[in-house]
Amino acid sequence: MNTSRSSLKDVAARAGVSTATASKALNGRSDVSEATRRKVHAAAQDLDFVPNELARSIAVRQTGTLGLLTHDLEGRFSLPILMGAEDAAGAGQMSVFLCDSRGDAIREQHHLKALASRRIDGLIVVGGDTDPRKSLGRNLGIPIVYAYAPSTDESDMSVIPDNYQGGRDVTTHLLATGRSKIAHITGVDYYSAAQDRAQGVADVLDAQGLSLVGSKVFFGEWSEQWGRTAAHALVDKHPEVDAIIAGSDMIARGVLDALRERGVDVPGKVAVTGYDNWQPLIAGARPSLTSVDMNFELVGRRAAEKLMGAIAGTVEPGIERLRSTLVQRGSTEIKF
Amino acid sequence: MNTSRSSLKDVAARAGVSTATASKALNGRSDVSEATRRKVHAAAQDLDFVPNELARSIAVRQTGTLGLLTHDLEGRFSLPILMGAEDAAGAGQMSVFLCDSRGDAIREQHHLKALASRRIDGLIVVGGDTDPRKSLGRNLGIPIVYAYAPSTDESDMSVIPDNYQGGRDVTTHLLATGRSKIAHITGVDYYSAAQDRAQGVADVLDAQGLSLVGSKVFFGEWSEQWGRTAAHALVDKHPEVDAIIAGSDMIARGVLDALRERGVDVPGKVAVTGYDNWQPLIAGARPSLTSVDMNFELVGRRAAEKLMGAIAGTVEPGIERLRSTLVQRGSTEIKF
DNA sequence: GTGAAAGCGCTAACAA
DNA sequence: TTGTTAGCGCTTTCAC
Repeated sequence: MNTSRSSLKDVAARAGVSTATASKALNGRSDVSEATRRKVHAAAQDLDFVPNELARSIAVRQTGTLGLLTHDLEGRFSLPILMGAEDAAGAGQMSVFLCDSRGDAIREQHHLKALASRRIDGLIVVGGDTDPRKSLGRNLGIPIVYAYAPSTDESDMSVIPDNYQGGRDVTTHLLATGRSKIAHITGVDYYSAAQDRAQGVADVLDAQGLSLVGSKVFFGEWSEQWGRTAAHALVDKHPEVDAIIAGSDMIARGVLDALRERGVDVPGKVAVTGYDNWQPLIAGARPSLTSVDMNFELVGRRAAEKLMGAIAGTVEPGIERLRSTLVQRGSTEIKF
Repeated sequence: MNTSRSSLKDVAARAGVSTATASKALNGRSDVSEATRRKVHAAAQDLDFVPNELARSIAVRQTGTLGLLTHDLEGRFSLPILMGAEDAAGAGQMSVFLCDSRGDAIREQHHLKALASRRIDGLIVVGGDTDPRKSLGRNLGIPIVYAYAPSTDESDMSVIPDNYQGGRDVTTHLLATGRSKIAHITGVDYYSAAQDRAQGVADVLDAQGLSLVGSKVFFGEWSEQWGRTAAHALVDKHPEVDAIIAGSDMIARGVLDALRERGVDVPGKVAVTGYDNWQPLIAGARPSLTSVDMNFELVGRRAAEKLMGAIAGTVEPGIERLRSTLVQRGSTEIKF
């Protein structure tokens, strides 16, 4: 029935000490006798004392709060990134609060103002897509780390998944399973994520003296429909294909669909890989889909770590690319 | 280059007035001359003054901040709910911050403590699934609204989608398109969402003197795989079926898959409906999928409204069920 | 080891 | 209309 509105003064009074002593006792300072400490803690307990962080923040000029401003409409990456950030921050006793700009500049300004006036200690900005985004500059007066989408300003701190490496890994894996006639169906060509992954694929093939089936990357859109369309066209013109690297799980689902309709065995005749390792899509795939996990939690964790480092004074500018992980499943198994 | 660390005192000094007057001017109080107001605003502008909300909060004993504690792992409902809440709150100049407990009791406690010590004015609790959840009680000392999943305590305030009505609407729609041999394939039987939707379906059929094909609801799990399995079994045993109501879009996708494999025309022979209206799944469905949208943004908006009402003193206890919307697409079209 | 006093940035009476 | 004075709840010197 307590409304947790008791203050340090109340605690001090109940413990029969001054507020100064109570404060020290509660904060675990050394210069307090064991007896006093116990009395104060008991009093705090009795009164259901919840320290007022606002008052503390204003006194020490730090809030112990990180902001996470996201532009992600679906929460597909921002939630995992938030979790990772919370993990890293939780260890340092900080809290992370998320707000969503919906990719809208007005809302972004609104939230920045709200966060600034609440004196957060640092900010993580999560992009709506993988493309570099305009820097927020330094006017906020607090350190900023860009996650998922890097800042265009190289002197800012950015943490993003390594799409190039992801493209490489998936290709290397396919070669290792004995495939060599590999095609690449992916999303919109002006997305840097699509470009980077494609580059990774190309470089690995090049190194083996191989080239893509169809001699080019099939750019299109990030949809199942495109995956189906492209896959149909592909098997028509290049029946020799023995592996298809899809630029996303969504596209991969379309590819799988098309191949099943054509009676093409996966992975017997053709191996298929996705990208995102997104459970809702992965779970229902037939066969289960090999995919690349961008480790968003790790991205969030590193972003928070860098941010806390910067708050403590150590700025590490530039883009940090985090390793993605290939998750191997049925769609790329070797058949005997 | 400003670090936005100027205070009201600085502004007042620069404008040549007292802090009290500066405060009044900035807050648009009436008892300030137009000239003074302008001077103060100019000074604030010059200094890039960002008011310290912490100080304000501590003085007025209100933070203008709402917490949104979610248990949703994927962000599928919590993000839309957050957006709705932000819309409602934004109108009232409040901010909403989200934190994620990942369905973990320890984290929940941790966040509750963090939010309480930051003295948020109210809290929205978003459940991880639709089942009623244990009340947090009244010990937090601030009003709480439960969203998506209601509280078990009827004296708490809850805002949830009306699953029963959704089930009714979808059934009514199918009857209107001339279907009468309707089957229902849904998820886990102990989920109240599954139960409520099924009840809605049953009641509408009853009223028409009809009953479900197979004479029962096919409960299973929330997966594409289950949708496929169940649909296969269904057309085997009950080839007369002319409509399948799926309990989720995921299940619906499985159903569509199975029907296509069987060469059953959708919607020509059988109509299919989903539930969730979840874009990632809806977008790739063939044919496009009729589904029920639970209007999460609206849920968030109402939750925030109720919360703000409660903060202002008007508590409306009980469960408020918000209307869901049927979104009609190709999978239920009438064929001639 | 403890407490009085000042101060963090702001608002709110109440005078002037 | 404006300024003075007290706080809000906490931390932090610095004497005691």
